[in-house]
Amino acid sequence: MKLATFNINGIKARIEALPAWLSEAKPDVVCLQEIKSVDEAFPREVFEDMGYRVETHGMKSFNGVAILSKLPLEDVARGLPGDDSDEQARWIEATVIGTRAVRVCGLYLPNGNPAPGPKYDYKLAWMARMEARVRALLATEEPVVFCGDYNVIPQAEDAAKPAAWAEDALFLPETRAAFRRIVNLGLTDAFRAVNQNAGHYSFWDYQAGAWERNNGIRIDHLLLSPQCADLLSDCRIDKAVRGLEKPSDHVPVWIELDA
DNA sequence: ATGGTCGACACTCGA
Repeated sequence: MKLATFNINGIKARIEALPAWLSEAKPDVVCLQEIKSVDEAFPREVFEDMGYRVETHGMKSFNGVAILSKLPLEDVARGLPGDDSDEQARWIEATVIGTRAVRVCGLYLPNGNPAPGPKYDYKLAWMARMEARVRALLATEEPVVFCGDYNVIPQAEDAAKPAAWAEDALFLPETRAAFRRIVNLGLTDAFRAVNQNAGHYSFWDYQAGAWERNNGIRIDHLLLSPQCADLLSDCRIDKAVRGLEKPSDHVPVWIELDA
């Protein structure tokens, strides 16, 4: 099973680039972030015609997540538990039925800037809710993937210029500590399990020639439960996608599972 | 040090 995460920064803007990447990379499952679309406006037929089931959890203008899958999906759930007043569309779950059943959680973690402030408070509260959801799913002792745009730079080696991010919500010590609390529940960072080298990024800002200077950060992650990590055979970042026509500011990251 | 780019939408906000 090839499973990818991809922050597309708007489905309408990526209506050519996303199908092109799907045709080339042929993932079985893709978690999308920042679809920036309500469910009714998502162009599901484009992907259904390519053999994908389509499950969306969108909202007007901002955020929004989705799962595309060539494999059957069961028990689709929308929204991160823990705050009924939270109306932001940032979490979707489904069980993918391959040779093994894998619970897949697609997430778009809040950016949190400017920090400090209410947006940063929301980020930290959201991460606490995610920690609770991870605990609950780990208790099932089934293969689970938590993938998406975490808006977290885990370590200095995950940024070309870490000093530039010192005051940023993506790299503040409190952000990284909250991320570690989640990982330390027993999750495996799939990319780091396969590649321990610095200098691998998943996001390059549109501004200031960040791509041309390779001024990137690694913020798109696939975290695996122990039972899922046992199935991991590969993890790669499709860096070249950033250099194609009309790219997102993020690139796809994918894993191969024996499932 | 500063300003720089996109996407969605309707003018400015979010990233």
